Amino acid sequence: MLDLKAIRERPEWVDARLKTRGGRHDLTAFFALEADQRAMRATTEGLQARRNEISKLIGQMKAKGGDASALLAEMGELGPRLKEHEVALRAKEEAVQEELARLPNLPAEDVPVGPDESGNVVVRSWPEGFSGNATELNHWDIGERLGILDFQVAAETLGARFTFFRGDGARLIRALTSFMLDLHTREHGYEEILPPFLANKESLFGTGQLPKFEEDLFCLRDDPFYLIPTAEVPLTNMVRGQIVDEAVLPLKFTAWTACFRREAGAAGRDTRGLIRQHQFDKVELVWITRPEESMAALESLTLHAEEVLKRLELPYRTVALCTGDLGFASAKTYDLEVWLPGQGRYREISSCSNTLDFQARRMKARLRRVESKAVEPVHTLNGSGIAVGRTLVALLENFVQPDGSVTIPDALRPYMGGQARIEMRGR
RNA sequence: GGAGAGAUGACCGAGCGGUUGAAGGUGCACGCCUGGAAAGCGUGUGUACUCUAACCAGUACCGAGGGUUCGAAUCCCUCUCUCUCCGCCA
Repeated sequence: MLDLKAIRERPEWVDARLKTRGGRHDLTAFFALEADQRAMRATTEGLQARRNEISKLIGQMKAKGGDASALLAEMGELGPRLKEHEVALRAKEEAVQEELARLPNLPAEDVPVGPDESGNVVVRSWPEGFSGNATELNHWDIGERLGILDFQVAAETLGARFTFFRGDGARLIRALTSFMLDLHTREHGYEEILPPFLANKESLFGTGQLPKFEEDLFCLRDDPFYLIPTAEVPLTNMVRGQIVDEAVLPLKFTAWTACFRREAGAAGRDTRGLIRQHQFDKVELVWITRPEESMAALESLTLHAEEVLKRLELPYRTVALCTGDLGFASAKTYDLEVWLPGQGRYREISSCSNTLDFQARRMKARLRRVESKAVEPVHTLNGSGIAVGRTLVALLENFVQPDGSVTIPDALRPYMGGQARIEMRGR
């Protein structure tokens, strides 16, 4: 949520920043609505002040046994009028909040301006000088042939966009997860969290999935919960409604969770394979920081995610998203894209964002300064560290051997009981 | 699922329906005192919003939402959560 006071101070600038995202936002109408609301507030509060004053006088009058009938008469007239004003004001306030909650975050100053993903900028790639090779072998072919991915069973039992991992496939997912969590907890200083996979409306509003993107979420029928689309939701909401001491920041959380997405708007895209599933595993990274350190934190967080790919020897590049490609809550985002030989191109495997105080305002997450005791919103960041299913895709396509087996990178072998390759198993 | 108890400020904890944003304590900040510290004494110490250049002033908030009343932290209703006991259960 944008800071109402701040955007009121320079509406033209805000309007211009929002326009770089490409969406349409009628700020003129919004500001008119908001000014209207403030006028209503002024008159309502005036009436409330009068009511309080009269009530006080009546109390004093009665205490001395005086005659309060004139005051009671005024109240009889003022009461209903005040009620009307209060009801109208509340409706107006809700309208303002509704509109405000639908405005996306403002892109940071150093975000490249562009209309869509074509405007994104590659900031670095690894290994240096790498030029991708393309192969005929898709991960789904490799995986099915090895017997570690079963799309057939998934399709028959559930339908599209689900997978049964079998044998070494299931074990690889588990190994990758452990490897990533160990890296982040032991070397990058994160606290490991195992959060609930369900979240309520308040949490989803806090991180920005609601109210705008409800159609992307799985919702329970009989209880007021949604399946989480990312661990960003529970992890960031750990500070919802809190005033944390400045001294405890930054908080750094990492978690493995399954993630659930309806992919409502993605019909027909990536229908084969693991790339776009209704359920997938992801290790997430979340920081809660002081405002002045959040941009540096984004660089650190991104490097932590990159380290996963380096250790797994997977070629990737880091891309700065342009204004038109930024997510709703994000002010600045780096995507990590891993090279997939089977597709002959880079695909997103991590997205690291600084939302500044945008989510913090929505969830009322604040810090108290040690020196001044002042209270202000924290900054929140999140990034995949990294998407486990897509990592498996990258392993299969990058490390497949001519005989159809797949070698396991050194860093992962301890997590596979020393196993060096995935081979055909008779079933 | 059944029965009971509770939800007040950073924390503990009072609060006959009226001048309570909320006693008292703890903590914290500043000052006095001291060679320095402790103790002691004094002062201050919620969040959000409106108005203002600023000061001042005003409004809302005592789990959430309704209601009664001239007036509700205090009375009534609903819900949520926490705790205890019983049942069930991984």
